[in-house]
Amino acid sequence: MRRDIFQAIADPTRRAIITLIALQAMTPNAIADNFNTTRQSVSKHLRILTECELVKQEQQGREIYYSLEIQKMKEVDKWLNQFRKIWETRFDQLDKVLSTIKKQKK
Amino acid sequence: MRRDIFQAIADPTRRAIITLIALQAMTPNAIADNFNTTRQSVSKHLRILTECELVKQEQQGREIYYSLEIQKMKEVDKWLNQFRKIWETRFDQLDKVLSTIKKQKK
DNA sequence: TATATTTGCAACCGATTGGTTTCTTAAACA
DNA sequence: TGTTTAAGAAACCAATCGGTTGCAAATATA
Repeated sequence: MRRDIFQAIADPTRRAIITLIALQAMTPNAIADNFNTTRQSVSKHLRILTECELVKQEQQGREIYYSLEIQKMKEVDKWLNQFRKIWETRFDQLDKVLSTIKKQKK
Repeated sequence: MRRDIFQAIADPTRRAIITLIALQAMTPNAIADNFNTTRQSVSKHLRILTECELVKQEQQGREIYYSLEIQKMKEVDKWLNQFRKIWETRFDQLDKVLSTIKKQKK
């Protein structure tokens, strides 16, 4: 099964998990408390997130703390870069149009 | 069927289509020429992209030109913002560690 | 007008998805 | 030691996905 980060963030529950553990590591049980779903389903989501290296585990006794591999998120940012250039240019163009209208009003 | 942009960009073919039409509008036939798939399957992808308003159509005779709604891409960027703050902070911390090591070497 | 071209839509298919239930393993604790 | 708790793995299920084939509608062209 080929997993990538785009597939990982496609699911809304997974996006919520990512946000949840972005700032502090959490156990599967603690994560599951935040959703209307079973612990096992959260466990499955964590497996997918682990498979595409978006998440890292730290065992502590019988508990496992999951935290976000924040650097991995940059891959999405990197992909967005190609479009960022375009939408900034488009914004510049809109800016020009607006200032032209302003000038005409004078 | 609830569609959102994250589901739209989960598929690699759709991401390629998005990149392809980011700079210039194209017809479904022209788009399909770039992939090892049927025109109908590209048509399906375009329908999904249209449903979540990532793409706009412009009819020209019997041809339909599809182009990217670049502004919509900002939604992904917006979602990334919460993490950007974190990874920039982490980078600052790494920066501090590195400069500390530098000082110790002196 | 008859024919060719461009496109979307519906029906179908195998694979995958997200979820549940059940079971097992391992650690903590009485 | 026996019990409780935390977690992953396996088996199953309905729904969805991405793809194909076949067809219909609309426009262009001879």
